[in-house]
Amino acid sequence: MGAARRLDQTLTALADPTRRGVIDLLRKRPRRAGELAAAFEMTPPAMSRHLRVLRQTGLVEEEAVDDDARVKLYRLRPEPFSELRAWLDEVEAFWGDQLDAFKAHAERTRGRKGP
Amino acid sequence: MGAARRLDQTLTALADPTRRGVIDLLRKRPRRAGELAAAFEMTPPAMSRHLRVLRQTGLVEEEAVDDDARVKLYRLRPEPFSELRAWLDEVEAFWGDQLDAFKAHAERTRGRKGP
DNA sequence: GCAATATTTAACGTGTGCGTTAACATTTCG
DNA sequence: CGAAATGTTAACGCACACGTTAAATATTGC
Repeated sequence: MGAARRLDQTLTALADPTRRGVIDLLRKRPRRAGELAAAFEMTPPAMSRHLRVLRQTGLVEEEAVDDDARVKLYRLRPEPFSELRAWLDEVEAFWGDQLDAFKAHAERTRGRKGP
Repeated sequence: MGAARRLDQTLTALADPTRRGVIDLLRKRPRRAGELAAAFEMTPPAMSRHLRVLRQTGLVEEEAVDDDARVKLYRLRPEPFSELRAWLDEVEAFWGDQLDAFKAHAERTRGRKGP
């Protein structure tokens, strides 16, 4: 049950295009909050809330920078992606389990829906 | 560009717990709309809208039943899941690209992703 | 033809998510 | 010290997603 809750948070976080864009950016290298706000032409508060969502879901974490305590670098964390992949594996196991039924369906619909 | 839009639709669809529950049910076998509505203690119109979302995203498809034209069976479609997996692969490639930085970081946080 | 069944569409209320501006820490450095 | 810089909360507005009830559309069967 707790796992489902986390998966829910993860998918809700990933459903937003901005947050997914942030993840695609962080894929290359860690970034600062202001950097990300500018990248999406968004005010700092708006990006701050997105980062909070991503942080609470565990999709990103913040790292302090030693030479300036005002700045935090955000980077990706692997765990939520692994959990999502695990669920995806379960779902896709469907096409292994029900391969027969699938074939049977293909046979029933052969030539009926074609041109 | 179209691919990103589809991924957006897919993740938005999967973010809803009811729709994800529907998918988990359809994983076992195809179901009728009313069957699904009852399974989630929900009125038929509510489930009908969920099914429309899933249909538009291509996550499910409907099949007619030959002995009763009022009934439609819903079943899973693989394509959107494959696209989601593809994106997940891209993101997770991050931990391949930046393995050095990740190892250094994993040492601090005791990361648990096997080789 | 007509009542019953299965599902979808229409209209509506309500909550919530996302963006903005304003105000609040905290840190840097002239 | 005090002004600028970086980032986060607080308060507000708005659009949209999700559920309900009521009405509409097919289709079955007596």
